[in-house]
Amino acid sequence: MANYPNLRSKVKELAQKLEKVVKEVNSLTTEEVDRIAHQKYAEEIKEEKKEREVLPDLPFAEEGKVKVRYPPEPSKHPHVGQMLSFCINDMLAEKYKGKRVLRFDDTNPEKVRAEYYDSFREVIHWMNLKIDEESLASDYMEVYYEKALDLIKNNYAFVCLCSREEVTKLRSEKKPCSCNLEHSVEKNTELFEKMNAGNFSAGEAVVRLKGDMKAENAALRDPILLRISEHEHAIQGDKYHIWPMYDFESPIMENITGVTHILRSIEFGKMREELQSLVSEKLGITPPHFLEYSRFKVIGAPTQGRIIRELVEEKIVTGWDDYRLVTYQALKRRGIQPEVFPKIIERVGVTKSSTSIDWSLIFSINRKIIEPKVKHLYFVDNPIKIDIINPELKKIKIPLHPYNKELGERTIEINDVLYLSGTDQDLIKENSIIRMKDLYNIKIVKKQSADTFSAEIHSQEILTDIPKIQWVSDPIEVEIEKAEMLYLNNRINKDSLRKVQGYGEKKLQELQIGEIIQFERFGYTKINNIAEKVQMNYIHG
RNA sequence: GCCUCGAUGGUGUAGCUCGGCCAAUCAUUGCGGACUCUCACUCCGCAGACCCGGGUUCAAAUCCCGGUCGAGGCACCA
Repeated sequence: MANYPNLRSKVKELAQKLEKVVKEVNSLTTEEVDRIAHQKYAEEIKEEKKEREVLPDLPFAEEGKVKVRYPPEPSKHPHVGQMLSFCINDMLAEKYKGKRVLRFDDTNPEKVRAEYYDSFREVIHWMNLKIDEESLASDYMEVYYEKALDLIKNNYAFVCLCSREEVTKLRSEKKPCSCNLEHSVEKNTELFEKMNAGNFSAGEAVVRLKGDMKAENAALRDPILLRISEHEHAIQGDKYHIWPMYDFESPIMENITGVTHILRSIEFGKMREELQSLVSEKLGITPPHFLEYSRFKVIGAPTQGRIIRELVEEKIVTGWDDYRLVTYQALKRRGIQPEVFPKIIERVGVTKSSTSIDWSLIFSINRKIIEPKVKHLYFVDNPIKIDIINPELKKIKIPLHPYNKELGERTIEINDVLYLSGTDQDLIKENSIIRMKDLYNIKIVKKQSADTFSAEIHSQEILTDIPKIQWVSDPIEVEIEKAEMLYLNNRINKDSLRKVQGYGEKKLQELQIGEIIQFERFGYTKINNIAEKVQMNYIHG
């Protein structure tokens, strides 16, 4: 109807005709309909099957000419929000066959720390994202000074000597300060040189843009461009006193590196975008195109760097790599695969409405990635001891994966004691017959104590109607650290990190540290240490 | 408080630009079934949603008005 607007006036007539046709079609069988549809409309059906586009179209984007950026501030370890953000940028660059620049926004010497630079380089490498070039914003200090001086000389900027309180007050009153009104270009130039020479201390002088004190957008009311910081910088040392603000540094860096599109989450806001565009304008450079999307949250986990840092400092979590966190270190250590992240983006999309990612989505994607390639072994927690009264001492071989034969098999020594899982205790009752998976059937004879039973080998063949459970013979001790959601109902879940003790197969000792395996009917786990005891962590079910 | 965005099943999304193809997509979750000597993987099926109130229209998830709720911003942080 939308395609044929001239028919709109004849709706009623059409409705009658349509009804007739519908009756005819309904009288056909499904097979007939399918057949006819495929004959007549093969083209259309094909078209409809096209994939939905998860990535937005970039404004003014030309294939091969797009350049995006990963702009971390090296003041903390990367977390899932930044990882997904890097991913979006990488995917969009891929879509337009463009380039990516890694740019460290390290212009706040108070926050920047050397160790975090490598942390970001590492995460990008780990995620297999491409980088065409790398730059440090703090390497361009002379450029900011030069540009600031240009602005001052063009009377677009001034040096302000007001106190922080005064600045705030006049901003809210929408009134310019006397520094703006009274300082001549010469005076501003002189003051700037003094700032540069170290004649002012922090808080005494700032460079401000002559914006618009009456602007609705408060960010435009004579914004501060540069300020003094006496902190030593992690990379640049104590060479500089004046440091640019983000809104000044960013447009300049984007211009220098030739970034065409900025994709970032909404916390930067429209106000910033307007301000940065204004700064660009005064500088005589063209601003890039902006596109924003919502922040990503993970249900039950803190996603703000600041909060994570607090939790680490207050020792509520064990560190940045605590399994309950969604930092790079934690996700990697837990066993989440790098391929998961683009798939998350494909699933949740790039939208402006607030996006909460459920752990179950992460687990589901991860499980599908690891399942075909990880070994399957048996593990029993809270073991129950079974004494076999008519033992068959032998060695048996069991495949390490139900369908991936390349993983080979393991050999298990069977003797007169088996261990079963405490979670299966309901099945272990006198006279019940249970299948030991891949081994034989046992019949429980007698309960000796709470966790010890005697049993006899009942038969060898697979019986259909009895439970089939995992077991361990010739055991090795295993300890598994298991993380649950750190936040439950907005409260810290104190019991969210537990240890599970049990027995595993000797085969574990031959495996690699870091290897992921599936303990059947228990979950996926990762090996962290092998000694007398095997230490592992639970990834997900 | 001010400003900007947003609101579709338990969760996340598609559809909204240009009203009819939407008794609403896909995924996750839950339940059932097939396969399997696992509660994994794979496959099949079922369950479950258009924030509220008005208006425009033959027809509203879609357009208009008014609410409500949520997110983000309002630094000499990025």
